[in-house]
Amino acid sequence: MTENPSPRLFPIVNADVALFTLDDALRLRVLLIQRANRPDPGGWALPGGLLKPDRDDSLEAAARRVLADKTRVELPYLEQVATFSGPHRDPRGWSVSTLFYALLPADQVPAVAGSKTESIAWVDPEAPGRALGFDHGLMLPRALATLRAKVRDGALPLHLLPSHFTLTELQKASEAILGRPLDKAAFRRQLKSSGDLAAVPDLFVRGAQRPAQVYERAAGYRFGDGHVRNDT
Amino acid sequence: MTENPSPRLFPIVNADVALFTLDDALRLRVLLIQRANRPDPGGWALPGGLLKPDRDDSLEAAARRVLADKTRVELPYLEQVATFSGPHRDPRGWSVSTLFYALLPADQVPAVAGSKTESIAWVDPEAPGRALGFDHGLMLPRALATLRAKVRDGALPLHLLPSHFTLTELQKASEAILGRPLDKAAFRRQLKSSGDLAAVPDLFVRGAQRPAQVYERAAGYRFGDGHVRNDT
DNA sequence: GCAATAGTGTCTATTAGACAATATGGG
DNA sequence: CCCATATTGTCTAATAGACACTATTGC
Repeated sequence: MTENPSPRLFPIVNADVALFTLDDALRLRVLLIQRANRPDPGGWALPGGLLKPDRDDSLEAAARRVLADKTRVELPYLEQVATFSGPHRDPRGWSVSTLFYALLPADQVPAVAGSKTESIAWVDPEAPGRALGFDHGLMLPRALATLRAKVRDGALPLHLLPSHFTLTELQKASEAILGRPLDKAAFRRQLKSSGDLAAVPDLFVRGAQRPAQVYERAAGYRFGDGHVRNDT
Repeated sequence: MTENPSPRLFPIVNADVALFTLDDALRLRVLLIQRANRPDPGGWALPGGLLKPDRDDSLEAAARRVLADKTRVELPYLEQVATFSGPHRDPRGWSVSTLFYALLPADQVPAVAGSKTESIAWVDPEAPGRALGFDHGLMLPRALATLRAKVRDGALPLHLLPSHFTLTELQKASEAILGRPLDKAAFRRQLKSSGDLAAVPDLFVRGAQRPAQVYERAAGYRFGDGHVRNDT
């Protein structure tokens, strides 16, 4: 059915990433790039790139490599959303693209910069304000929905914050992701009982008010997929 | 771009399916096949096959085609689980495999048959009793977990049943999937309020007891991913 | 009536949300 | 003291689970 002038025996395989972060006003933002190369030069899209079997050990590794081209910061939290496929979603031919979402701590946003040939933009994921190439207009809502589901399930948006934070900051981050206000008392109850947080003894943020306890991720913080991470 | 890519430069792309159903004793079962072809002939695995860009319009279509090779019945409910990838999971080289799970109504199980060269087996997904080839031993628990999460979220195992059924049958099917008993009253409360079911007027199953109301899927039954299906 | 399963009512423990009250700093 | 924000307490509505009760058939 697909009469492609340069037919491929194998589909194109690539990895795309919806990289989320918080801006100065603690609003949820997602990274778009303005493509420099074919196809669709000048068009806006989620960052992504072809899988390189000789360099990547997995699609997730490919996604991390693509992100590394944009930033030098430590690898963010990254999770698979879904895989998109079809003969027409990429003008080069039959393609398969696995979408990931990733979370970048807000204080590392400045490390993400455009290049001489590629501009970047941090946009509202619910209103990107640009037409996105390929089927990225479908991808972005899926990534956002997956992220929100994880936040509701208690997997935490800790990864959008620096390593140390207050409960109010964490609540603001959660509200930014979910797009709605949360109740302070209920939010704190749930976190306290989750065991995912640890208070840092004798560390407080001071201001013109009662000092706020500083927290960090607990040693055995459990990820959304159930696995435990013990490092940073 | 390379004109004639070898399989080493482009990853192998295929689709695998965990096809679930209920056996006579209403136990959850998953389909395994004994492979006839390379690689791993004679080994047990989930049904799957290479994507054929000239014949498939999507990975999901490829999964349905693979299933159609095993059975002639109507296409079952099918949903993506995740995509597995890496240089070593398939002996032929770097490969990408998108896993789906599917639900086959119990009354259509007889339509699934082995071929002269391929045996089939319906096994307990929690204890397949055989070593599975590739990384299918990792895939199966993921598929089961995804299925169970959907059942808990209220998306229903209706697709394991014939088009008409009683609430007790539906409860037994749910219990088989989740692997634990459910409370009758709570189960019925939740279904009644979900709006996913419609009682069939004046249709009852009779036996040596009070007749059971027959139900069918409601017109606007909502799938797990939120989309509405109005056909069968 | 009796057995067997369908279907309902009710109590309780848990939880999310609303909202009020208290705590503790800076000025 | 006053302000601002942190932190905690409490009330309530909604819900899931346990469990018992009633309903309706075949025999």
